[in-house]
Amino acid sequence: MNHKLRDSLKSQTGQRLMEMYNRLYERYGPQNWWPAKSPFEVIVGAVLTQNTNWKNVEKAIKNLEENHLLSLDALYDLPAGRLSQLIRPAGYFNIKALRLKNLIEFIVSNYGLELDEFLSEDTGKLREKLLSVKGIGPETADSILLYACSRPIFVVDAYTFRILKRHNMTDDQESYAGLQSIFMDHLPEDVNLYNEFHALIVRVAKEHCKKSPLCQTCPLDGW
DNA sequence: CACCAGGCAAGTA
DNA sequence: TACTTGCATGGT
Repeated sequence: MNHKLRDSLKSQTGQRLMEMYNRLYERYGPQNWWPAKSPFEVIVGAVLTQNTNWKNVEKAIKNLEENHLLSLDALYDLPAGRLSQLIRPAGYFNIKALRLKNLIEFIVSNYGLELDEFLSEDTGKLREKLLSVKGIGPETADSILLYACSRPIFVVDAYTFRILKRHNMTDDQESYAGLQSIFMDHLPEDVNLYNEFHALIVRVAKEHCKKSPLCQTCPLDGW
């Protein structure tokens, strides 16, 4: 395939994605993600929300906040057993307490107790290192990179798969990295765009088309 | 009552 | 490599 044809297809995909984004933004407006008061709260929430409804995560975070434990040094000193009891409402509390402790241990040992060092690490290196932490997979790592570190990294999740499949822009056997490339290779590197787009995908997928392939009231209907 | 929600790791074949 | 299962609470 020659360069012109490839660039043309690339442009088509990019325009289609931008049209999708514009429709969603016109319908729903800014989603104000990530709902957190600090980058550290984003990091904690990213682990707690794994396979879990956000409202249950809020309860767990509130428990930490009320006990003045929502900081790197406080959680670093907290035993996993006590942590697991505090985050109970978020479900999977035993495994998530260990995952949080793993992540905190990684941050402190590599960057110290000040989060600034961690937050200013090179994007590629940071992603690679995060993925090496047990309990941090691609979605959690990318959520931290985009929503805590403000890096232009597109977050892929089950809703992203669902939406793109529904509109015949991918298939069942596409990998996380492949799906991520569809967005990152065809859209400008824009933190705000990636932030809103992912949040809007979650929003529209939750409100529409849970079963049927298409639904009439969906803002993406008619493609 | 069943089912799902902003995943990941370990085990199996 | 490609599936399957455990993890666990809370809302609908």
